[in-house]
Amino acid sequence: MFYSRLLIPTLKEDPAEAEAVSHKLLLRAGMIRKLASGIYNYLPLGLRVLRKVERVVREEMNRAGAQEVLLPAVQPAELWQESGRWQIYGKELLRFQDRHNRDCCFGPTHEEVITDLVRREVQSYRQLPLNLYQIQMKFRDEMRPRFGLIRGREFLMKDGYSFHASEADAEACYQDMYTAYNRIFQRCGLRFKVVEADSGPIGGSFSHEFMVLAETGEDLLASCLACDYAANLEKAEVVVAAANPGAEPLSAAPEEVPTPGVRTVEEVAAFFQITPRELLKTLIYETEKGPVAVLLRGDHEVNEVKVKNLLGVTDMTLAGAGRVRELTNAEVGFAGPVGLHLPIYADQAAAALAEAVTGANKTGHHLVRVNPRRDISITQVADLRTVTAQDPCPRCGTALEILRGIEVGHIFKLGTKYSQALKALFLDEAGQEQYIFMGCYGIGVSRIVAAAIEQGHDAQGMIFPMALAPFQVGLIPISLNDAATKEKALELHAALEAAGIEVLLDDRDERPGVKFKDCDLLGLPLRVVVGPRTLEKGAAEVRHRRRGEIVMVQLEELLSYLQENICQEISG
RNA sequence: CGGGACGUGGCGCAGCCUGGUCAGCGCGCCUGCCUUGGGCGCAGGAGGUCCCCGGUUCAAAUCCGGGCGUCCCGACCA
Repeated sequence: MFYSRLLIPTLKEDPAEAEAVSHKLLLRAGMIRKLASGIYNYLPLGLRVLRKVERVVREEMNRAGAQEVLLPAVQPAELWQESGRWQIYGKELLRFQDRHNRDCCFGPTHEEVITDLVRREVQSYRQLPLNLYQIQMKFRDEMRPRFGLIRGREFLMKDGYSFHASEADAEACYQDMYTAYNRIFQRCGLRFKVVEADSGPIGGSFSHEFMVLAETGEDLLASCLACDYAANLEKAEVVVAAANPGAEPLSAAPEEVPTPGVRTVEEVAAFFQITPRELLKTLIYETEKGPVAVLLRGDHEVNEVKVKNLLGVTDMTLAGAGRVRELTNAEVGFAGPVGLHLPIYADQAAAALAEAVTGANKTGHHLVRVNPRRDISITQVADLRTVTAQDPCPRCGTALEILRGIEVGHIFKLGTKYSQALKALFLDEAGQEQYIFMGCYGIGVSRIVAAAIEQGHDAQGMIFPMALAPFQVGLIPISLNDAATKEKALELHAALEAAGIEVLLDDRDERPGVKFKDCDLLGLPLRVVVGPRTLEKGAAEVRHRRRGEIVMVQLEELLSYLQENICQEISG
């Protein structure tokens, strides 16, 4: 391909709107342009990278026995009403009406559509299992799109759904997808971690996320330094040494102390000259099942996902100041569990305190010497807090580290949630009607492009792995005014293309420096330079983008040298 | 959705506080010459409703009000 024929509008300076490295570089390399917040144009080079990712995904999905389909982007509201998600999905679901005023949405995901398709076409266990996937643009009206392709509103996703006659078969498929996903991300050259994920109200322990490790990652994960335990921070368990029912009181009954204006954990700790871990904080939540109180030690952070799962609720928000006043008779900052007429859920560490300071449910007052076991009517004690790097690994007891990751894949055992909602049934061998078991498997294709750049870049620009690079080789003639150089460059270009190598010949009338800079920026793995200096020796100069290593290669050997390097990198 | 910032030729920015002397700089772009191994050099040139609407004023990029857009932080820690 000739550089001059492609639209590659590279930028010398960082665009003001970009913060994340991948976002800056994608814009600078002329791979994407923003149309609106979270909505991007893919220019030729960006599209090439996207297609590379797609190719890897397709190959591995097909290898694993999945079949590709293409479902509609626009979906009728009826299906979503049938599954109940029309009500619960919220503002992320982009809704609109067609000319007949029928409610529609732009698909953020396709469980409804695929389940509808399968319920119409599958009647017998003989037609199962089925594993269908598509690669398609999704739209989620994110409350805050950010970091370019990392969290866009419109994005390319591979979503797959499997259908099974038995739970065991669904689990086997889950394992196959687990394996396929590992292959996909390895082939994309990513450093990633597979973590246990929260499976939400659907239940079951079968959910894993594939996280690309990067500072810009929006997700936090806990990873064991010794064993292979890793979990999303939302999911990561806190273990206590022994089941501790709560310490015996050390001293006399609670006592009320005036604490005017002392509200936050820090202020209370400072006021009483104690550490936050001797405090009990009381969080009041509104849920669809009514208000509840959550008790935590002052130095711990609540894990709302754990609370939601324990309560079996989907909606849960912190109560506002007015509501806190109604429920506790005190201003925010003075809520406490003693005598509080709400269901009280205590984190295990909070419940185990011997003596704590807590709000008195009276503005300007706190209680001291509160013993949870004695003084509080606790509804239930559970693991309700977020792990920290100070906690031990729940599997092996070694230390945990907290890492940041970009979620690029998520596999999920759905069970019969959607088959029940949409009545997707089949007849088993005994002629009995049964709900189809399902699994779903997602990959953020466009997000992988950004994630790969987050992991592969230097001060000069992107560094793509061979499998994702827009071109495998950048061919730079030092000067096109030199007849011999030009002739040799064209000849090499033709020879490489004929050999199936993806080569970008920089035929622009630019100074060499410009071409070098752009070639580095684009992250092409191999750069071949020809010029009077190299031709004198009957050679070309080859530079490896990642290693920075430069070698002179004789022209006769160039083709095989490149082929060897490309093959090695793609497979290795 | 809450908080903050920003909006000036294609891109990056200055000017705004202290209204007029203001539409400017760098990059990019066009023409010519020169140059050709890391974003050359010289000369000439094109290109802007200063986000939009309204107001104040003799006068608004600049002050005021409203809107729109974009980015950042947060959206649990009482």
